[in-house]
Amino acid sequence: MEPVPMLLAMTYRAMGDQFHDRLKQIGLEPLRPAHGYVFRFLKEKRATTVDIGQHLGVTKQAAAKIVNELDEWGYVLREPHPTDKRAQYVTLTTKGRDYLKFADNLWSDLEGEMAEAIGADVLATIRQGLAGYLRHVHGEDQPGLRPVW
Amino acid sequence: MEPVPMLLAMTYRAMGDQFHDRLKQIGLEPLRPAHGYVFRFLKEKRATTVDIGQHLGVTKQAAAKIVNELDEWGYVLREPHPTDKRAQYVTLTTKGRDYLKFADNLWSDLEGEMAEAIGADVLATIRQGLAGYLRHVHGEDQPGLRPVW
DNA sequence: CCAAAGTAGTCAACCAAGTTGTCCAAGCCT
DNA sequence: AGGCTTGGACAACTTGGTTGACTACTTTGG
Repeated sequence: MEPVPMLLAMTYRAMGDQFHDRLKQIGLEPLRPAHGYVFRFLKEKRATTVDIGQHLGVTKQAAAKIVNELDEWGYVLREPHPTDKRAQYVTLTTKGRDYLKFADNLWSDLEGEMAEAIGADVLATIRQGLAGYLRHVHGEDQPGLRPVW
Repeated sequence: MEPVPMLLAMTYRAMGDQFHDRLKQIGLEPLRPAHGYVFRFLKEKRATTVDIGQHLGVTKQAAAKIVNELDEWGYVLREPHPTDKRAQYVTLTTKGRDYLKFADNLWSDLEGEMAEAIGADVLATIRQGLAGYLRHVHGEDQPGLRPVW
C-alpha cells in the first residue's frame, strides 16, 4: 500500500501542474506556488517580510528575495510600518489583488472538477481530515507551508 | 477557504517532519524523501537509473546522483542488464531492504496515529479519494512523484 | 542487412532557490 | 543609561536540480 505522503505529493504536483498549464494557456504569467501563497497570506493580514518567511517556512532572506520579485513585477509594494521604523509592511497592489482573484477562480474550477471526479462529499472529507490532522500535530501555530523534498 | 493544494503541502511536510524526527531520535540516519521513494520503487520492480528518474519526476542525471549516493552508502548496487549492454539494473542490498522495512513500520505507526486523530474511515477516504483523482487526471501512466515548490 | 535514429549512462558547466554569516539601525527592557 | 533582541539588507556559499555534449550500444526501416 502506498504511503499517504506519496499520495499527497503526487496530488499536490498534479493539481499544481494543471493550474500552471491553464494559466499559461490563458496567457497569464505563471508565478511559482510560493508567490501565490504570499498573495493569499497578504489578503488576510498585514505582514512584514519576516512574517512571510515564517509562513512559508523559509528564512527571512529567502522571503526577501520573493518579495523583491513581486515588487519588481508590480504585485506588491512596501510601505513604512506605522510604529516600527525598521519594519515595512508588504501590501498587495491592485495588480496583485486581480491576479489573486483570477487564480482563485481557476482553483475553484479545478476543485470543481476534482469534486466531480471523486465526489463532493469525498473532497469535503479530505479537506476536513487534513485540516484536522494539522490541528492535531501543531496546535494553532502555523507549521510552515513549504513541502521539503 | 484554504485551497486544497495548500493543505496537501502542509500535511506532506508535517508527516515528513515527524518521520524525520523519529528516525533521528532512534539513531537511524535520515535520508531524504527521494531516497525512500527509490527504495519503495525498487522493491516492486527492477529498474534502471532512467526508470528511477522518470518515477521521481527528475532528469536521469539527477537520478544518477541519487543512485550514486545510495550506492556509496551501501543501500543499492548495480548489476549488468541481461540483454542490454548499455544499461544497469539498480537493486536493493540487504541493508537497503532492512532500512525500507524499518521505515515502513515507522510509517504505519504514523498513519495509525493519524487514523486515531481523524478517524480510520476518514483516512481511508482520503487515501481512496486522492488515488481516484490521480487515476482521473493521468490514466495509468505515473505522473512524477516530486512536488514542485 | 545496413545505415539512421534512438537510448543508457557519464561528465561537465551552469542555474535557481535556498542556506549561513555578518552587519546596521531601531526597538525593548529592566 | 546600557545590553539584548529584531527587521532588513548584503554577500558568500551549498544543494539539488538543469541543459548540453559525447560514447557505446540498441532498435528500426528501407
